[in-house]
Amino acid sequence: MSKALIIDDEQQMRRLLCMVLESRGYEVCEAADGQLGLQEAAFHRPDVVLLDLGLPGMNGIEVLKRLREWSDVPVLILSVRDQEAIKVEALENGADDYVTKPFGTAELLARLTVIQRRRFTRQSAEIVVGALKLDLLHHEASLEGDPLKLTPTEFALLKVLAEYAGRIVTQNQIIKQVWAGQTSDPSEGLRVHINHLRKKLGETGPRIVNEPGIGYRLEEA
Amino acid sequence: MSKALIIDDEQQMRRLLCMVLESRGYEVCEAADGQLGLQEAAFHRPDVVLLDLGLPGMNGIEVLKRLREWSDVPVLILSVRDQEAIKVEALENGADDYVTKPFGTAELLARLTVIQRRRFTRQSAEIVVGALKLDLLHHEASLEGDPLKLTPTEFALLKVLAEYAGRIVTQNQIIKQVWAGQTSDPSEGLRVHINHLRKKLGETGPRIVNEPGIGYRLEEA
DNA sequence: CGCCGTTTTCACACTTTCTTAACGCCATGA
DNA sequence: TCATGGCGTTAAGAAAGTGTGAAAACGGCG
Repeated sequence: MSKALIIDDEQQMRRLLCMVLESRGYEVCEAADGQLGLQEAAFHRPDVVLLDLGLPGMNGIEVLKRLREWSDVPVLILSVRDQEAIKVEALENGADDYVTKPFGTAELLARLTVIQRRRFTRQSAEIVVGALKLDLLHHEASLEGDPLKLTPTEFALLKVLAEYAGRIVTQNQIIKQVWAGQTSDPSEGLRVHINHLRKKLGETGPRIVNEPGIGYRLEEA
Repeated sequence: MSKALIIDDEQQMRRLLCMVLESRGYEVCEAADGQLGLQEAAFHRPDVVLLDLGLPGMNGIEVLKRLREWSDVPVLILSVRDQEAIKVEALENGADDYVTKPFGTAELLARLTVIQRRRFTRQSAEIVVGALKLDLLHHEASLEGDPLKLTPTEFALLKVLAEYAGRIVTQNQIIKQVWAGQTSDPSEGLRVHINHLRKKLGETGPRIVNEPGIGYRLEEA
């Protein structure tokens, strides 16, 4: 049985969600604001979090960031807002998916299932892209079976790219994930690390393709 | 069934609109001037408003502003030809679209449908217009599934147009959103980027239609 | 303290994108 | 008819972004 945590200030919404989730066999706990939500998350260790962006006090995005500092729990965003920019910001900061109120219960449950599964598979200790294999558990990389010596930063960078292999990852996303919680500005250094990675990947492995002004994409060779 | 509110001083026009709308299943209420219009809007809570700009007494723009202080209801402007400046002002003050008298009923109903389409029902950070799909999170665009290579500016521009697909967007609105926080005046360059986008969209995708003196509109192919 | 692997900074050539300007077209109105 | 204004189109210079090598800064460790 999965545990779900609902962070929403509207009691009515909490009750609705609670009913829906419990009828599907979830064990549910609730929080009325971000502060409480983080406490609940730390204490109950839920398997999935439903987070309302329109919270009083602490911003929903802020809650998400704080949560992501120590937890990889799947997060589904709930919001009434229409702003595409906010959706993007939430997703960039580690949210897994997004539903807009009002939503149908069928859709909500479907998305919950998807993000729980996806997070699970992503947690599987390996990422494989063509001849490249990343062992997240042991922080080891290999190319066609031969071990590949990567520095910690290079490994983190390649991990982000490999996780979204074939798709563009924006520079912001890269920096947020690789240099999380750093003060210095690594935007210059990113180019250097990309360069190093390209050399180590050589002709055999996947290529790191640049999308000018946007970011990078890892392409299977 | 949707409720529509007509604000127009000409009785003849009101009667015509009333007939057309009722034949399409709208529930219609009317107001002969701005003051009454605002009262009706507050009382009946219409799902869409048809507002004539050439009102006696309170200016149509003024009515629109007052309405927008407390309501997000879609507003369709009715105006006579050669009032480009006023149309622009209306659009920038929250009007959703306009039709020029005399207008065909087919066009009127089409525009009504478009502006009533609920934008907040869209899920995840994607915008879809016909064969065109924009993935805001990954900054990727595709046309009939084939990836579409866009520069950052082109992507931003197409995003604005797609966000308001079917509706007109004034040049000012475009510039504000695409060149936010820039000093230079890109009003000349806008035409160039529109040109590039049209070429990349080709025959397949949505068309970018110009409304002389006002702005642009993205029309599903 | 110096060594060494790592990360960051810097400089410069190179590529892509953006802006600017010029010209032609078309519709409108004097 | 000709001027006018807005738009589409094209080309070229300006600006921004990127690849690359090397050197400097950082931090752990003997």
